[in-house]
Amino acid sequence: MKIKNLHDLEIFVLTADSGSLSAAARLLELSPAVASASLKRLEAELGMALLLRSTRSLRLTAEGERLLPAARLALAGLKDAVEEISTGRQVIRDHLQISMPSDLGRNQMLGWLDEFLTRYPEVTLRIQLSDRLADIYRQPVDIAIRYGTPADSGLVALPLLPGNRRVLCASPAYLARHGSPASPAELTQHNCLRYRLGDEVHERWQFFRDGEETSVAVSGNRVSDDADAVRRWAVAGFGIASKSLLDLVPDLQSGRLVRLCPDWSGESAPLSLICADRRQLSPTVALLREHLRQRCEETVANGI
Amino acid sequence: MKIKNLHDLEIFVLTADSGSLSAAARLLELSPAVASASLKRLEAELGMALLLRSTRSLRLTAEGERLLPAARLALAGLKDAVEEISTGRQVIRDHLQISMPSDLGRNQMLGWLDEFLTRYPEVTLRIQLSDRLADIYRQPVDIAIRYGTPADSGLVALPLLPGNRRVLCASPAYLARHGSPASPAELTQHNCLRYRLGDEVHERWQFFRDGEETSVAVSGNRVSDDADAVRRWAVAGFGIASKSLLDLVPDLQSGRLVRLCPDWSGESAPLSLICADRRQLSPTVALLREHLRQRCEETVANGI
DNA sequence: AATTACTTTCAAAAATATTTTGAAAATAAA
DNA sequence: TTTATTTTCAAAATATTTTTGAAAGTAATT
Repeated sequence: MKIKNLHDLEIFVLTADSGSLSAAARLLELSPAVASASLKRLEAELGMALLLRSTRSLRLTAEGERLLPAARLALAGLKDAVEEISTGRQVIRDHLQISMPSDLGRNQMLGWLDEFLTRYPEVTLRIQLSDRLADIYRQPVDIAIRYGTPADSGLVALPLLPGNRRVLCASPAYLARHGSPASPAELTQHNCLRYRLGDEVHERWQFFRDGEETSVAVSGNRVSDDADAVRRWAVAGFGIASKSLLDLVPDLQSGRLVRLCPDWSGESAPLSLICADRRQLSPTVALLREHLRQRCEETVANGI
Repeated sequence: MKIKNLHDLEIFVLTADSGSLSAAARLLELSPAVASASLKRLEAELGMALLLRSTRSLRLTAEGERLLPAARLALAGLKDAVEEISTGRQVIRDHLQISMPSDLGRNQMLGWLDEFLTRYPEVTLRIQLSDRLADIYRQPVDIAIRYGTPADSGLVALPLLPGNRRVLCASPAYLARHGSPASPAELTQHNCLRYRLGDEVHERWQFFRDGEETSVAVSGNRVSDDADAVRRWAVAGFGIASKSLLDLVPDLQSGRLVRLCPDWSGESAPLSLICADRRQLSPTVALLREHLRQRCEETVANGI
């Protein structure tokens, strides 16, 4: 191995990143002369120029350009390994593009993802909010979180909260004005806030109690294709919504919403983490899934 | 970064590999005292013991065990990068399990793979000879080279020699004894060496000339499921074979076999590189494919 | 056009680090 | 018990790196 000094390599990377030897020296709290000597040494060891420098500007040579990613990788790999060994915690360095449902994503999952990023600081995320499963193909995402089970057998669905169901809810203000329905059948007397997924409006609401099953065709003056908008309408007292229990837990706990007909439960709304391929089940995805699964279960357990 | 010296890291890896500081020192042509000091330094930098040493034996600590793979990776990565930059040649470090047809594999492709390994010395191969496509699932292979196009749409087939066809051939000795067929129809008068793939014996041989098409039901006293065996029978003068032109080039060039009815060509026998998944199309596979494709084309071009 | 504020680099001295050397202590094998 | 080999040590000899102060160059500003 021609390269002797990891420190020199680090200075090279930092110099390339910051665009100046002095800046790199400042970052490492070294004198500029040290940084200069270090780079000179590295170039001498390799027998090639890495950075073309004039007194006021720097440019990577073709060789430097090609060494840079390998240097980064080696430094990060060793740094992570030492970190893992001394702290006993695993370091993961990855990037994920995630698509999430609009309501759950905006209101709860963002916080859970923040926790994940705090625990694994070298992970970066790109988040998109969408309720449509089809978007998983159109958008460049690695994983999607969705309600319902995908019909497409080419997709892999990992359950996050398989037992989740829709439930009825409304704000105390609405109930004070219009009364509370004693059974699902009375929904026809109420303004029902409906949700549209693609072309289909969810306006025949099903309900289950023990073995019993019933369904009601509901109507009302508001339909939205954004699940978060429907929830906000309900909180604002515009009517009754049928929504995933998981989405509602914060509002139920705070009292902004009240659960109706609690002895009845609505349609099954299993939450899954979906990816296009079992091979994309990277360690990062597995860790994220476990984290989200725990949070989902805690949430419904606390918010019965 | 706590680790300063790449040389120390190299000594650590070599010591772990060779089981002794002195042995590592000998490999690097250093004095044992240097190796000892180097390891001591590395352990001091990390603040942890990596190797437990008594005067006559070594053992990795748990920490050393975990640092070792990262150290190897960093050293190899940097070494490869420097090598690539200074030679301008790409270094790939990979392992491939390959399944190949028995005849082509044994007689020509092994040589082509040797060339590939010489060019990319850090690649290792494991080779299996099989003519059956189904084996790609049973055997743990990364890629398979096969004649014919796979019916299974889950497989990805990359053409190596799409225009390849079967042709008729026999040894000069056989032809001296039994004469040469003037047209495919006369094959019924000859001992035809047949090939069996799975349950199916290839005994209806098709032929094409311009727009014209004919087929002949052949018979004979020998059938084998090994394509190489069929070729050997033909060389030994036991009859007429219908085989992939690519397989026959060396025998046709050397005169061990003679092509019959050269104005007719047999069934299409496209050669493809097959892998289970487009994601398995690693850079290594792409390079290998291009290498084999060139060799196949050269071979048939030289052996018309 | 001159000034300012910064850059990179240098050379010599000073400070650190590493290697050599020879010897000591330890241990597995002969 | 002897022998050969291991690891490690301490002191001296080398080698390397950093400090320091100065020089030379350049982009932006006055």
